[in-house]
Amino acid sequence: MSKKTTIYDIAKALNVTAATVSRALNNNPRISEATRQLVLKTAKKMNYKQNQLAVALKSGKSKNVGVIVPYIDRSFFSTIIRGIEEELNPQGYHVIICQTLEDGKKESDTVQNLLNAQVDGILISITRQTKNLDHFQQVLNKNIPLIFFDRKTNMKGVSSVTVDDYQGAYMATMHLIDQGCSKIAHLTVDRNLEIYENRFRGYKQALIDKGFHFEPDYVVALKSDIEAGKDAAKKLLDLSHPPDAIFSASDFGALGAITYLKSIGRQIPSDFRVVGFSNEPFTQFMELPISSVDQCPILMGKTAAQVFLEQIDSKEIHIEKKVVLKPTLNIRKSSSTLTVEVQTSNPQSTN
Amino acid sequence: MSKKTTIYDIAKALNVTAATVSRALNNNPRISEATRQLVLKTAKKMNYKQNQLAVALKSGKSKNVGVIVPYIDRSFFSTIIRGIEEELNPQGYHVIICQTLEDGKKESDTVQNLLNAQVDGILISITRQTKNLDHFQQVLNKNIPLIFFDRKTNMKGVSSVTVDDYQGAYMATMHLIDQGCSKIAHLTVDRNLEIYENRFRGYKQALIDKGFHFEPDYVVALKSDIEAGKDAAKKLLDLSHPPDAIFSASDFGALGAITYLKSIGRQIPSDFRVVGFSNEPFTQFMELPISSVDQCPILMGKTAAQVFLEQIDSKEIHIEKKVVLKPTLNIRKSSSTLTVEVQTSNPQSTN
DNA sequence: TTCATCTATGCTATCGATTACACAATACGT
DNA sequence: ACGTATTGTGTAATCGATAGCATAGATGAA
Repeated sequence: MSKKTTIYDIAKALNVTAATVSRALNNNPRISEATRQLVLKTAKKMNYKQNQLAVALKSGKSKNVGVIVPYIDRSFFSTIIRGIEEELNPQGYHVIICQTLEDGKKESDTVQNLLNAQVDGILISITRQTKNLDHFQQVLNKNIPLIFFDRKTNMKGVSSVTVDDYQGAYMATMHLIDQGCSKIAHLTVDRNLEIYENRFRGYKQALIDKGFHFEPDYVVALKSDIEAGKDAAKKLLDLSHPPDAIFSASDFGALGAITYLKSIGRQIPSDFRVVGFSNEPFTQFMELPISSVDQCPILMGKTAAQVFLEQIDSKEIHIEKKVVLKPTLNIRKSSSTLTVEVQTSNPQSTN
Repeated sequence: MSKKTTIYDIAKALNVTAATVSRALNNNPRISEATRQLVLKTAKKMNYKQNQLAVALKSGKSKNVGVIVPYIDRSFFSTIIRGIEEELNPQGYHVIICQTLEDGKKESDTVQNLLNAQVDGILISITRQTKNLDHFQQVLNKNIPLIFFDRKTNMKGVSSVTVDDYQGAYMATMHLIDQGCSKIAHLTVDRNLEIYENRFRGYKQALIDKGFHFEPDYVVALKSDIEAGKDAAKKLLDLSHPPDAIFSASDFGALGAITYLKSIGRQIPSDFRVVGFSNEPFTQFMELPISSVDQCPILMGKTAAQVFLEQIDSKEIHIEKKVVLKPTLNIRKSSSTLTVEVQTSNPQSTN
């Protein structure tokens, strides 16, 4: 249909050069007010729209950032992405999303792709199997901001935004203790991953700080899903000294455990208490709403975006900023006889 | 750090011209095998990466598509996006996501932005308030594929991918009738919206087809949330001829209704049956899992992407393809005494 | 009046890759 | 051996916008 109007079309129509048009549109002071107005009016009349590709090529800035997550449709990640989008869009950036499906090779390929697409920055939550860091090094070599969120790896020159898993677990465990529980078990997933190790440490430290004995038998590793949660709960309840509470590093594990406990007639929370982690949407919809540690994904996304913007603005190379957000504990029925949902509020902290 | 290598750098290194390098890299047949190999080897050695911005400007194809949804972090939409991404990524496209937050003005602005960014296509689920269609017309004028998914509006020359809401509702209602229910109520949301009107029609037609009386009192409009669902259920149960089942056009409404019914001691499903719509993740996690109509979001995303790819490939202007997907009914405990659940889902950990 | 100084605009190269066209060098047919 | 095909590369324009340098004309100071 109608070819797109360019500054040359406007120039021709006004019998000036493209340079003049460009300057007028960019409010360059070295242009007469009369010409500027004329150009603006004509541009509008001709329905001119700046071709951002051309600007991008010329300036070397695409105004695109790549966001890489394992799965887009996980509540946690999609919410982070929402935060990122809301923060970057007003600054004129577009957000390109990619998913790795937990595949390290795909992660590496995706990073390459984004670099070829000339993104101005990459925000990523790495896969579980990420070992080789060459692709990240390439990003740094090109002097493009790289920011890890939630799942990170230690790398010099890379900023990260995470939630304080240790503290979240600590709070959750303390809460169970405050509720009168003394034999608290812990469902973990894969302690080779920083986040789960930190949750484990927070759990353990809370026990120690309160003078409780740390019981290795009470720590069960499982795949983060409902069936595994049931199995783990069964295993724990079959111990000679069964626990009276569970702090699960995953909401799915908590749900599975609760399902099993109910099936054998245990009363929650009067008889047994459970706290999960992640504050998945379903935790609050249950007939027995599940207490859970919230990781403030929107804030995490916004913060990661802000860190990116700071780095883009500054000329410094390889800034290394580590932001650790404070989680909040959402206390619900699964752990508290008080029906009211309480949220221990905690603003963000930066270091 | 190290400036990016361009074909000129390679050309200089080999004492040929950039044209030769370009041809060699693109497997142009008019280049000698020896030169081609040499160029490829040198390109690799110099760590050459094609600048897609340059290609995009030259070719007029950015290999980016814009995807616009009301909210990125709604399970339904994020899953559609996943489908889109998985279909387009292998074809070399990047997916730019934007959200409107149900704001018509923002929708219009976003479309403009994407056009300026020279996207090759736009896939969108419109806002509830979208009335003015000028921004869509602009997309068509530029001859860029525009595809509606789920929430659409009737526009000449625009393709769409939706789920058959009418049939989904029809199936759900039939199912309730098959379960022995004879007084089936319906919770709707806003019948000004096509999707809810269609669900209503499917519900009504099923009743008529089975020879049941359609009772206007049994249709309650509500905001799609849990509290409203409770209120609506109360209102229905307080009727002189209360219903024995509810087909809700939203899962949240269904959840609210179930919560209320349980609170007044009704037994589900023996005493009362409920079916929802959307197959929200939480429906399957409940202690009493909720039957729900699945809108196959992944397939919807993939299909929308395929329609886009078809249009890009074909030279035809303004193809108008309307795809209507068949929904599936996931029967769970809230509506069936048979415990067997037929569904496809694999909940996993959050992060 | 005359030279210096602005002002407003034009000219042109540039970002990186692609491609139509041109042409030299070789190959081939009769 | 001579004209024609074929092969492999170079030249230069192009995509759209920007910006450094150049310059015509206006303004101003002495």
